[in-house]
Amino acid sequence: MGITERKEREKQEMRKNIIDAAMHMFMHEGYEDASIRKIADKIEYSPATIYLYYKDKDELLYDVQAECFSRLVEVFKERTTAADPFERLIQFGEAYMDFGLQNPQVYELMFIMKAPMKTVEACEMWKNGDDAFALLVQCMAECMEMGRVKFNDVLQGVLSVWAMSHGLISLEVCYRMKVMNLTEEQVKAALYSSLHHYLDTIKK
Amino acid sequence: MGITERKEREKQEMRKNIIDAAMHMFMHEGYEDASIRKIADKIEYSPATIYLYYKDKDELLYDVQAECFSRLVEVFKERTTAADPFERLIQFGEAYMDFGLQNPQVYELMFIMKAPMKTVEACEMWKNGDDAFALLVQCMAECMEMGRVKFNDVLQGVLSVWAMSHGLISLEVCYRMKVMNLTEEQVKAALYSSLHHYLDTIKK
DNA sequence: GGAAAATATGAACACCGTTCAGTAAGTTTG
DNA sequence: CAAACTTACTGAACGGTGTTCATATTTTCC
Repeated sequence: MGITERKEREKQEMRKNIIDAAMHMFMHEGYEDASIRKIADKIEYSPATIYLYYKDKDELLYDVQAECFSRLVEVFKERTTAADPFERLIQFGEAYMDFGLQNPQVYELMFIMKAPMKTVEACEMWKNGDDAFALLVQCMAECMEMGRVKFNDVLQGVLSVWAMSHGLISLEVCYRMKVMNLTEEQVKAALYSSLHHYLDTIKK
Repeated sequence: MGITERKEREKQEMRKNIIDAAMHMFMHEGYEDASIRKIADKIEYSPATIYLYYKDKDELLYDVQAECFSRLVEVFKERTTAADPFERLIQFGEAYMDFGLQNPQVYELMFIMKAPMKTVEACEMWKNGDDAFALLVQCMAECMEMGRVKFNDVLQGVLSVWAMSHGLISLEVCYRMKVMNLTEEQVKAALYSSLHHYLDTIKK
């Protein structure tokens, strides 16, 4: 019987509906306006209905985060195409920084907000970030195999590159670059030049 | 006449009262419980009273943030005592990371939350962070004068060290280290070892 | 067709930040 | 000292939030 299958499909479509509405609000109105009530409004359902598909708001945000990560993975796959692994590592850094600076709200949901992480139990893997992370690990592993990078440990290398990129992006996204008293263009220039300077110092 | 002075003093004491209560909630209950209502409860005043001393919650959080920064400056002054400027730079990094990992809620208020920054107008300096930042700038400048560091520009050096430290701390504080599937001890070890590895790569 | 199950919702609860009319206390003046 | 004025404070309300639940509607099954 195809009824249970159709029901399941409809359930998934409804979840997709909810996620799309939430995603749209995140990108265009800002995450502070992405309340359950407004999301419900946008898809023309009652707020209570959302709770038939999600346990709570955190779980919904976790799914929106998943959608964001699949976009990041797309961007990575499009832009990290260099044959040389270290060149590719640079492409990773540039793509990541562009992505973060161009979609600050989305970046926050992915890497800064605590809400979506509350659904990830203690000692459990953070599945959403796994694919993007794996791509970077792969690239770093190749860099190390070919001795292109000053690291002894793949995980340490990945963490370092990620931390530097994330540090630069998040200082900007969270308005902390204000302490440096620069114009918006100077800030952007400083961020990119610091990233490249870093990548240069780890090159072997 | 001393009455207006006493009034002013009382006003400042009240603000200090409010900040202390908020600070205590931030550190011990978590910032989600630090609502205006609960802060008012703790100092035994009506919520409305707080609005006689602060325009809104953001402004209050900005002052709490200031208090946090004066503590960080204290820690910096206590711990960055080495004669050699590069040794001192390492001490800065260690002190900063210890501070962040030991006071995650406070760290968030200082470097991650947007709320307290909303009171800092566009194109205006972020005064709260200025002193701590100046200390690091001073140290980096000395490192460069003595040719101890692989940077051509003081600001670039400061930004890089700050971004790396902040990146490492905030990935942990925002639960993103979960993607690496490590135990809590392994995480701590990875953070500190990545920081030291980085400081080593910029050493000249 | 009617029972059972799935789906949707209006109304309510307990919070939140914030405002404002009104009250109580303190200060100044006649 | 008493009246007038100023300051400090608050209770109650407004509009918002996430969430729950009894009720109503629709769909499925026998």
